[in-house]
Amino acid sequence: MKTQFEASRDLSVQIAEAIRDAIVSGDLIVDQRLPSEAELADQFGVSRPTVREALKRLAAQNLIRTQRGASGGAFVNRMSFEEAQGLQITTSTLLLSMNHVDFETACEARFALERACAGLSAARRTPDHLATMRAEIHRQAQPGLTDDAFCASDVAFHRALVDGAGNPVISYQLAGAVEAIEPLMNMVTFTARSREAIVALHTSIADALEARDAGAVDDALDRLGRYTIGLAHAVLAEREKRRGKKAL
Amino acid sequence: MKTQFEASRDLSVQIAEAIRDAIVSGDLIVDQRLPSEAELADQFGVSRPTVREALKRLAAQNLIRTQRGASGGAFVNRMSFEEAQGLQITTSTLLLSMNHVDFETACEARFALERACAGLSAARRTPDHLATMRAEIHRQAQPGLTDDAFCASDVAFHRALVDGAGNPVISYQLAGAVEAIEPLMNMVTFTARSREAIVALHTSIADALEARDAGAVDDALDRLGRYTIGLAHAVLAEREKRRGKKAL
DNA sequence: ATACAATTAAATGTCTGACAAATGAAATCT
DNA sequence: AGATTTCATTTGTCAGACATTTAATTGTAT
Repeated sequence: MKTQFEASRDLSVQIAEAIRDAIVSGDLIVDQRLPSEAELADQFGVSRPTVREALKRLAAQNLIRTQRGASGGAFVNRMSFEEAQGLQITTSTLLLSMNHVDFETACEARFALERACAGLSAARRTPDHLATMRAEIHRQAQPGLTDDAFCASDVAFHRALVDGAGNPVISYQLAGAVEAIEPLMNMVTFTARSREAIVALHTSIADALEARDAGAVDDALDRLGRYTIGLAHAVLAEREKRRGKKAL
Repeated sequence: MKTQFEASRDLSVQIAEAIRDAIVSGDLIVDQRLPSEAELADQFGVSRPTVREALKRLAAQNLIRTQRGASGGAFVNRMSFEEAQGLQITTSTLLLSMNHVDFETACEARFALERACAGLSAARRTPDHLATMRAEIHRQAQPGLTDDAFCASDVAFHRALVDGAGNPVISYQLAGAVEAIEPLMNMVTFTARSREAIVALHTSIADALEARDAGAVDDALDRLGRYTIGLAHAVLAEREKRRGKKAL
């Protein structure tokens, strides 16, 4: 049966959507093999390049994977949490960088969401999570660290905190919020004193988590959030002042 | 200059990554036009179909848009919050459905994250947000509503709550958590009594939000979360019991 | 000179046909 | 029986062509 298409949109888009719908609706199940490109071209009444463009669209969303050779083809991909997180992080990063989201908004979002899992993380964190956090704190306290490395370690610390909630859905959802802020934070230079303050707050968080004291975790996160935003404000104000001087 | 490629991965993947990196790094800025497909094919030393497959991959991620005709071409897309939300929601929905994430985990994540913006929403919600929530509550109280429509209204209610926080990053991040759970909730049939309870809790939330009482919002959300999970448990247990009977 | 219509050029969208490369399975040889 | 070769299938890539869309250009009439 040849399906009737509207002429409005591109064929490859329509075909991609048709296949995507089949996957979402469960018509095509995980690991099931799609018809070969030639067969699909036949079924949809288009040429193979058009089918291929549709398949590439789906592959870009990790909906299918392809394999060459005999008994190869396109297979419905089980979307793993890792893959979904990867997609989410790149999307979030681009979204923030392209829309000039200010540091305060992103930071507020990040800490609000992280506080959401303070209680769960206090209840469920394993020694593993604690160890990761302590290790990152230790790294952050080292003097020779570049700002980039400091931010990366900060992200690792917060991811351990989030993962401590033991809920993969939360980890997945927050990965974007936690990671996407890193490029923004990289614009801030951390003085020795501000690093010290952050390390102290991180230690408070780890301590509270170790004691399974949800309230203390929440409190420390709140303080860290406000401190970070204040820090960014100060840095920006300083930069502004210098620019003013330079203009004179 | 012809770039040297590793032979390991597909050319279209490598080209897509090269262009994506150029966008992420700011080498290509928003609304900038990419070279034409023929030029790109020349630059990368591949054929036009290969370039096209690469571009389709980027288009699938909303990184570029294409326009036909003279002075057309591929343009770097400003990723809007709406588009990013759309991507996030489809990814989240698929992730949950493909990994058999149980209702309790998804529900826990949803309510934990929503409670994260209770305080902000109490402080910043506009009359508009309140009106939306009241309207949805009113709809939910109507007797003839299908379960699907009830769930959809539930989603709309919670999105208004989240949007009330007035932070686009939070709205974007939580869209996935709020929307992706709808298909899972659609598996639950809501009795008249459970609907009544949910409507009552929604009313509590709206009232607390109107009074700008963050604590009351948090409390009501907590109760709603626990009630919803309990409801799902009861429904599943009932279903299990019936299946046992049927087997006899 | 201006408003409107026809032409043109450039770009993406699509098709056809072909070959290359990978890969699993069957056939063949030792 | 085991190793090797051949083969068929499928995706990856290429080349060239035509169709379609769209903006700019040109031409024409008022």
